[in-house]
Amino acid sequence: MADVAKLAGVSRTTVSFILNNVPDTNIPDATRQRVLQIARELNYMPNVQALNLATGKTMMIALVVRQTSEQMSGDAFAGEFIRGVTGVIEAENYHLVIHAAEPDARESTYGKLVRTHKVDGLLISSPLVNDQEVRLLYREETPIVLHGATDTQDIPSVDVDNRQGAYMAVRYLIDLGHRRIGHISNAPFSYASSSDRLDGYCQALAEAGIPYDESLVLAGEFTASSGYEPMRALLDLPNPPTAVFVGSDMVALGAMEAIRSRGARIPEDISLVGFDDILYARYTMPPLTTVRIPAYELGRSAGDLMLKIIRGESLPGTRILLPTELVVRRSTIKCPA
Amino acid sequence: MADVAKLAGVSRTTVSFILNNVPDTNIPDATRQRVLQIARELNYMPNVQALNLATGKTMMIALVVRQTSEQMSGDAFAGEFIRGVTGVIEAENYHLVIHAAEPDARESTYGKLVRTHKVDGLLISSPLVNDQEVRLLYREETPIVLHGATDTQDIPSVDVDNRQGAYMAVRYLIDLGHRRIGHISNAPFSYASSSDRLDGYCQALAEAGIPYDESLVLAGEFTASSGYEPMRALLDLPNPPTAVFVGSDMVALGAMEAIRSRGARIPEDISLVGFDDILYARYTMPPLTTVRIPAYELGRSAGDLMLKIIRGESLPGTRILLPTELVVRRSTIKCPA
DNA sequence: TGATGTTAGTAACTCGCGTTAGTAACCCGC
DNA sequence: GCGGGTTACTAACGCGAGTTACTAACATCA
Repeated sequence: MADVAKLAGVSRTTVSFILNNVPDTNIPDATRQRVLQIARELNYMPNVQALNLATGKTMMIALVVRQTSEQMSGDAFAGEFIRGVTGVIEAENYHLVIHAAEPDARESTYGKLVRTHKVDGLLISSPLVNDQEVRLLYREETPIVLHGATDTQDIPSVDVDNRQGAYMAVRYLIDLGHRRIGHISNAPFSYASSSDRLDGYCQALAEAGIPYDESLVLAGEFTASSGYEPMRALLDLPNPPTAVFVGSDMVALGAMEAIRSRGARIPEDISLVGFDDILYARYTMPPLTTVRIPAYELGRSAGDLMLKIIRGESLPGTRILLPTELVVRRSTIKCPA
Repeated sequence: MADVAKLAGVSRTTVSFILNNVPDTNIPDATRQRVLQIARELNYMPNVQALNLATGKTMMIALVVRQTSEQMSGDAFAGEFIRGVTGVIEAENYHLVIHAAEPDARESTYGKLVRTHKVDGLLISSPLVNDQEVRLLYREETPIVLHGATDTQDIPSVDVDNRQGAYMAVRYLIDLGHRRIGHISNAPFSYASSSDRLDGYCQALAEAGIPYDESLVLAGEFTASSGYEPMRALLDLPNPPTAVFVGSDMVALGAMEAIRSRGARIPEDISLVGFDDILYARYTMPPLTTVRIPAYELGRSAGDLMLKIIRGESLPGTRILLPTELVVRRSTIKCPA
């Protein structure tokens, strides 16, 4: 910048004014053009570090993700979510920093990110239900957006409407005539996503006047293999279900294997609905009916909310719930009379 | 830092010396302990922006990825790769910035990242084969690591050994007695990964004295659906292959559907080998024999190489080729006599 | 006693920018 | 020809660190 100033025969201040389009500085057009021209010739690019130091902003937002890949991988969710976030924030010149939080670390590593002024805001994916650090940072007025939920209601968050998704899935099975409907969750019920989906399941049953049978409800744990045993248990029941709503496509993969291992057919003997609509769902045998999560849109919403918070436009307590979509394929069929 | 200095009754310089463990500064232990104690009490954390400005380093590395998700999604590759990179660089206090490059943009957006001192180095995933910007940045001594290859040999890069992987897969089919082996590529042959895999295919055939038959070689294009038509074309041949090596598991998914649509059986009528070992490969029917890509290790290697370059330890022209592994499942069988 | 170290620091500069307060030169009207 | 307003700038400070060059006070030795 000093170079530009020298060549243009003006002070650095003037150059700064011109390049930043500062209003109320009466600079004649001739000078302005000359400075801009020289800046272009020198291919001047501001040093963002100095800029950050002067303005106090970093133009960086961190995405804090869990180290364990089990929740992440298995589908393209993370990738799509990230694309959604970057799509929104890069348009406003922000950048995304990926930070792998170690789940077992005693002290949070991400608080440091904002306290050392490395990033302006924190996007936290699936925080622990009562993360003290998150609450503390929020009270310190750190811009935070959660993907998922905590027990502190007023922290802004973004999530998919798990209850509605599950409700739709089970409601669909009921409409097909099924009355005995099992459920294998995506994760232990201590996870919010898991218990919300269970709520949706219960709500659909209740509306149809079907009593809740706890022997039909079992927990999966993220992976395909975790769906195998629960499904076999359901099949071994004296009065097995004619349909099962599985809270995750990955878990459903294991469930399908269990059904096959018993020599039962999908959907003739048992209808199956998954959740997530992973890429592979359309290639299972038969293709899996499932609930689609809008990962890309979720990322966009999260990024958008973050920008609003940083600009001070957002109200506390904002929670954005994105609707899911039922994707009917061939793993579901009318309940045989 | 000034606060710490004031409370300790010393100058800011002294505090800086102590906190940074600067050698050859004879500071008595009493003073040292007092300053450290006060810093701890005040929970002092350095402002990294100021630090960056002073040192000229940003401690940030950008991962430049393509906007199109076709190459990324479909498997957990991106996620695993990112985990590998962050695992290595965060240990040295570096952070990862994700930058979505727009493939159609005329001028590169990532050159700016380093020219404005936003990041210290560039990790570029699957660059275009003759990206001028990359070459220019490299000549400007920007630390760059490529994932994939370009035509400029001396830019450090990391990749999986595509040729060796393909060779192993085809060699395995030959060892099973197959002589008529088809190939459907993962992508158009203008992609380096694709032509390298074709090379491996050819090499295995040549070694076994099997003549190359170009009617057996067709191109896929990333997606599952792109594998459907080529496979049908192979099946429709007057003398169809007894085995097919597909350069991508996703593409193989479409191929499997094509085989089923013709009423043929896998592996009895046709053996199939994929590439990538995506998560679903073990859940196809039958489970797919494939070539595993070590995505996490690839990320670690890339991060490691980047750190070495930044430290000035790396030699130009470094290219790290990671070996693949053949994962035998049930989609391959001995060639029926 | 005076020269020479050594100890324990500190003042002041730098990094590259934003920003505030101020000024010199010119113009206008009376 | 003098006060007041406008035009076209600039000097200087601050952001929060790292870093260099210097000093004042004391100790040691010939």
